[in-house]
Amino acid sequence: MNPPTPSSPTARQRRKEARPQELLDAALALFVEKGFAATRSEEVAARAGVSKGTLYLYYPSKEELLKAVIQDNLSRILADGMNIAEGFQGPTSDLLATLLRTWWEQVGETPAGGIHKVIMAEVRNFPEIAEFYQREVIMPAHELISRTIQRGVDSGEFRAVSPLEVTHVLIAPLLFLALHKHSFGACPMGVNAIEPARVIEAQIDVMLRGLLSPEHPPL
Amino acid sequence: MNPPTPSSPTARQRRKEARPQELLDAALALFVEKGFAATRSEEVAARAGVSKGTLYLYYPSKEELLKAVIQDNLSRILADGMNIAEGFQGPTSDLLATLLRTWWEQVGETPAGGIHKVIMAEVRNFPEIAEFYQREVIMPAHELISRTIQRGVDSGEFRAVSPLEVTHVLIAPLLFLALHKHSFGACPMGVNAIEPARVIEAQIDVMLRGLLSPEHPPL
Amino acid sequence: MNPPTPSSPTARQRRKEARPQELLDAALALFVEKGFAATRSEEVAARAGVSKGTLYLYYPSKEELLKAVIQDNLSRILADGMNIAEGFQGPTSDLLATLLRTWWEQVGETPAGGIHKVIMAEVRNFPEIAEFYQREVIMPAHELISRTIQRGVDSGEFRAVSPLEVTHVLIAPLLFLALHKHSFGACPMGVNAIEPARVIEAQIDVMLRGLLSPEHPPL
Amino acid sequence: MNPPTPSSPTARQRRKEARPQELLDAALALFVEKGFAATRSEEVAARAGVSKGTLYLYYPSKEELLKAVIQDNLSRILADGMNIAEGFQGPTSDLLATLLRTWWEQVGETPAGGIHKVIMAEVRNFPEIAEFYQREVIMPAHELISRTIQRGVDSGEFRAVSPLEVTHVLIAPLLFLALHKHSFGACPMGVNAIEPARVIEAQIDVMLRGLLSPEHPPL
DNA sequence: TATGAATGAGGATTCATTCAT
DNA sequence: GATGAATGAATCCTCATTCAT
Repeated sequence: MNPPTPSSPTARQRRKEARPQELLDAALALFVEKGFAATRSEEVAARAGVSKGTLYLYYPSKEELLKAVIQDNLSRILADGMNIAEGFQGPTSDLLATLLRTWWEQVGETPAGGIHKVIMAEVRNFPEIAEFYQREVIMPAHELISRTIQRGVDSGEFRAVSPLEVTHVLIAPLLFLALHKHSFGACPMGVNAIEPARVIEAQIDVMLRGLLSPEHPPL
Repeated sequence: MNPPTPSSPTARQRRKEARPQELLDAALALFVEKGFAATRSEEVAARAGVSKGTLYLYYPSKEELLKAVIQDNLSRILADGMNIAEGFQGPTSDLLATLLRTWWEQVGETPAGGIHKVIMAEVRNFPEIAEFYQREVIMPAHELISRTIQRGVDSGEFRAVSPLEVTHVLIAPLLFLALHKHSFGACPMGVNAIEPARVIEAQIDVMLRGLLSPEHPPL
Repeated sequence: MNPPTPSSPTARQRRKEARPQELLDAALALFVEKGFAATRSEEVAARAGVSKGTLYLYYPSKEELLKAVIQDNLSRILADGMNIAEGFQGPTSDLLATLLRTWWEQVGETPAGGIHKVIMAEVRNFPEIAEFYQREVIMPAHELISRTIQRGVDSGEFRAVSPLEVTHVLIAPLLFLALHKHSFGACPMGVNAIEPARVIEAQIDVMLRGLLSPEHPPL
Repeated sequence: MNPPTPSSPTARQRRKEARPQELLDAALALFVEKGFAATRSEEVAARAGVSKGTLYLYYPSKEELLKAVIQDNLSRILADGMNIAEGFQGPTSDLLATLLRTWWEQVGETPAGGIHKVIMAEVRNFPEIAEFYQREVIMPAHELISRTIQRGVDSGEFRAVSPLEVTHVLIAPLLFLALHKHSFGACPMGVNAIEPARVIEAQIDVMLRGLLSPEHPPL
């Protein structure tokens, strides 16, 4: 019998505010599962519990929806990485290990981890998205890792490696793990299942040893 | 009025026998470049120099064409992997380095290197492909690397690492390089260009150091 | 806290009463500019300063809105036509010249001048509109001009022309001018710009000379 | 039992060659009847006896189809007018009368006469078409009439009128007749039916008299 | 009344596939 | 076999209309 007070948003209002995120989540899940091209806009709408038309009320085209999905999931990724590196105290190998482990927890294990697969598959058909992803995700991430490696080299903790190439070597296994999880990993095959946590630990173990200077006390 | 003798096939016959491979090559190139969904069958036919109708004479549907492309490239990939390992003499780190470098030259740099991207993008829409790629390519490749690592551990050259996980860590950067080459690498962006050869050398440098036992004389 | 007195209608009430006309004006402007099919109902509402829903409070469908627009403008057109002819004294050629000039000023140059374009474009999709435009506008207008011509013939001022056909010849250029103004005339092309006033004067000059009897002293 | 000889095109070939014209005719009829926006591409195809897809085999979009319709009907219009004026001997009033009568027979009475209505209704939504029609149809037609009037003025047959404005006055009734024929004229009303031939004769009669110089012997 | 979020039928366009030649 | 004209299901997107607030 209580009419909604002005301060308590009605069900409709609540839905309206939640719509964009619901649509982004639905789109992310479907794009990752079926690929961008193979996902029909109506499916996205249906998964978000609305009709086709409603989707277009919030995003003017499927391509813009993809961009919004990227941006939505991006802000988290970047912010997390920056925060960790910012003012970290202790050995660089610890920072690097923490960055890798955290990325996996915050991105690799969440649906956002599937975005790279989607982009990789479509990037040549959507130059604008390529440019956007490159600028907003890839470059900042590389910068972060590169600088961290340089820090280790500067402090004498690491050998005098080339930060640029080593960055690729460090990032690749993680990204690959994420790609795998959303492609082969999502197929019901049981065999050869990758256990990401163990792979990451192996990577940290091998790579940090490979980076440390000989004079440096072993881990 | 001279009928072609059976021993000298006419140009037409030679063409006819070459057709399937020409179609598979055209399809591979286009699927890698634009993705499966975004590639029109007419484009495939045109690139193979035949008409739309002819394509359907050889493959009953675009989906079957995709499967044939994958199967076709599977054999190449497999053969390459096997040839390399066959009866290698010398330290395991040399074998491992050779395996990685050779894979990149023989597969990564050829059109076959793009097939992984296509498969990754489409496995979830074609479960049977997942199954046979897993069985025919991934498993044998892992076996090869795993056994090599084990050999290094057994001989005391490597630390007592877990071959299974380290295999992933070693393979990932190479496969990732191949994925990158056919996605972002093919976009005209200039910045952040990866130089595969240098990344591979960095990987070999860091990883082998990380694998070698402390007692082992440094490289 | 002062409730509005009944004698002084609030702004809202005034607005409310003005609504239908505001909507009709907005619709006329847009229908003339973009055509019926290409005009979205939301645009009409926006131009009238209300929301989409409000439009449907006053008119049950876009089609009904079109009918209302036409009916609304019919009365204006009609009234104008009648006022002009009322009790004119002097030579028929002066009356005719005045009728033509005044029609252009009162109708051709006002938004109502665009209605003919809309009707012309849509009559075949709305037969009932054809019927009442014919009955309410075309017929009275023809009657007026026809009778005027007949008056000139009867008085010996004009040659013994057929009023029916000459009426068409007299009306066509004016209506055509109005059609042009809202179609090509509204396109930014600069070239071939028509100057209505000069065309009308040329028409009056040529036509009246063509109508006058030889015995009649030249203008 | 007779297989088609190579020199006699097969039914299929004959159809293929006839397709574009069949589609243009169907499109013209429907655009004139219902308007461009209100005509569905599928209707055009159906009227030409083909499927939706086939239409797009010949014209890449509905807008391009409209352009093709204009161009197809244009060539006739312009060619006819030019041929008549070219090397005409005799009084200018005869030439003018012939031009007007011929235009009505060749254009006004054919489906092509409806094009102006379609263009007029849509011109503000398709600037490219406006420009095209202006350049290809309107300008040449005006030029033709203008020059003819000037010829009459130069020879002393006509009074010293302004060719530009008089051109409008001469063209308007014809064009208006065509507009009428495809709008009100196509609605089943019986009443007030215009008889174009008689209107044209009245126009020629009135206008030429209005143009002739006083010194000139009456027609 | 007035609003504007939501709907879903409708329309333009694409493209895998068929089949007469 | 080979061709390419024809098809029509599928898909993106629009917009008239409804209705809960």
